[in-house]
Amino acid sequence: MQSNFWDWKAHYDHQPVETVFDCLIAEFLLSQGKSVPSQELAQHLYGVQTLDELAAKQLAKFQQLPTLYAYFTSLELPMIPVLWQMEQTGIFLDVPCLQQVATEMDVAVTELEQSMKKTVGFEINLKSTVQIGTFLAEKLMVPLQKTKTGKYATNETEISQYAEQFPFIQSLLQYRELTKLRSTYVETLIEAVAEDGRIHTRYTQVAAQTGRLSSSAPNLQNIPVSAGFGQKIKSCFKAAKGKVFLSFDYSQQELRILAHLSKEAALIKAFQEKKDVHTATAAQIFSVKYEDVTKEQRMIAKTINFGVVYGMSSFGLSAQLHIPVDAAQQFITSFYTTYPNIRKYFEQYLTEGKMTGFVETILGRRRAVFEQAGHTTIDNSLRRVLINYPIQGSAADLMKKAVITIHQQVVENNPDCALLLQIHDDLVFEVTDNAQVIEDLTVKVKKMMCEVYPLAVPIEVDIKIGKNWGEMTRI
DNA sequence: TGTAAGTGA
DNA sequence: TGACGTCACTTACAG
Repeated sequence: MQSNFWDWKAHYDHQPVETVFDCLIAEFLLSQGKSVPSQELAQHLYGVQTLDELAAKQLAKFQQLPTLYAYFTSLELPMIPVLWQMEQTGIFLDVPCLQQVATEMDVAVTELEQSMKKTVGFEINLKSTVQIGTFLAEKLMVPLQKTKTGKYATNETEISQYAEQFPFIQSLLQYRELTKLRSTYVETLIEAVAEDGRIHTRYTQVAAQTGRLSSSAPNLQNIPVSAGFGQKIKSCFKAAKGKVFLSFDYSQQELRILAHLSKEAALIKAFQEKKDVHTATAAQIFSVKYEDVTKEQRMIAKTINFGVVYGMSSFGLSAQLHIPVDAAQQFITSFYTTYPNIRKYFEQYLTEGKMTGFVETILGRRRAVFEQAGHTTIDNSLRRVLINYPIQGSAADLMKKAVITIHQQVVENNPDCALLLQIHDDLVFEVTDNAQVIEDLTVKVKKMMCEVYPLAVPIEVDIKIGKNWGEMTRI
């Protein structure tokens, strides 16, 4: 485990100095009188001889971009000590508990393996997509689609439609789920446990183009949530003795941000009245009363709500809902009839982006519209990326702002409370298991998260508590 | 090293 | 026409 801030910070040494943020981090390090071994990279990429020179160049750029500079100094720089503290603290993993889970998984895997190999009748590697595809298509005569490289597609959505017909496919899906969980999470996590019994992930500020954090070695932002073995794995992350986990999760944050950005009155109203936003959307697009929305209608509305955030097309929606393309198109049309300002917002936003060459988040984080010089058109793929950016990116902005405040005002120098994880919209703390402490933190942290930035809609936070990460209950 | 697959938000 | 929902990370196979 790293013993101090600068040792920890040195992990940037292994990253290319590719972005303006990296460069300013380099400048920041220099200002502290610390050397940065990525000098060679700066030289290579920017043609400068020293990091002083590089820093001067970047600062000059920033002086012309006050909003971006304010974003950088008020969010990216103050995040550094927060991440340092999170990485240094780590999270406890109960290794014997996880090994027990692994044993249970092995039993299930062996059973599946034997029955599947019996069905196949010849030597086969069940993990090889090529071998499995050939077997399914040519022996069992399953009408599989081809991938772009001409091989049989054996992914879940492709083969699960034949699961009823072929028990072998059911076994295969189970086998894949188990072996995936086993190899990705069990061995890796056990190996990642440090001498202090805890896992110290690494957060990177400059990996995700939207400004989100990324986590690696191991990635603690994609620990399984599914019932069964997934949840059992997650349950092996436990609060230390005398401590308890508290998690704070922004509720529907991306849709709230969409409501704010688009100023769409109908959507804003739904949030203000504390309605279930998917039910509210369903009521509108199906022209039924809020109380009369069926489960089916809500499910469709939920898919559309999330799809819109990603710029989904009628084809994508039809695939997702297993309905004809024209039916999907009708849903999308009704959505935009219900929320006309969302469409207007996207159009205006894209027009402006094309004109200025960049788009930005609520707090002023930029993204270039055309990454390569000479490109001047927005194709569908670029359109989706751009549409998603202000929503995902602004959510990341607000989370950073909240986390910085929380760290400075609640966590720092507080032996009763440590921030362990940040999973995009979710914060996990380890706190002293004492009613007064919990009550106090719950109120303070929630308030800071909700009041981080005044949106056109109220911000809501779900709070959960538990002795392990897999079994958290709402409070 | 690239592709396919599958976890999470 | 062709492609067809964003952002990540990791594993495994196959070349």
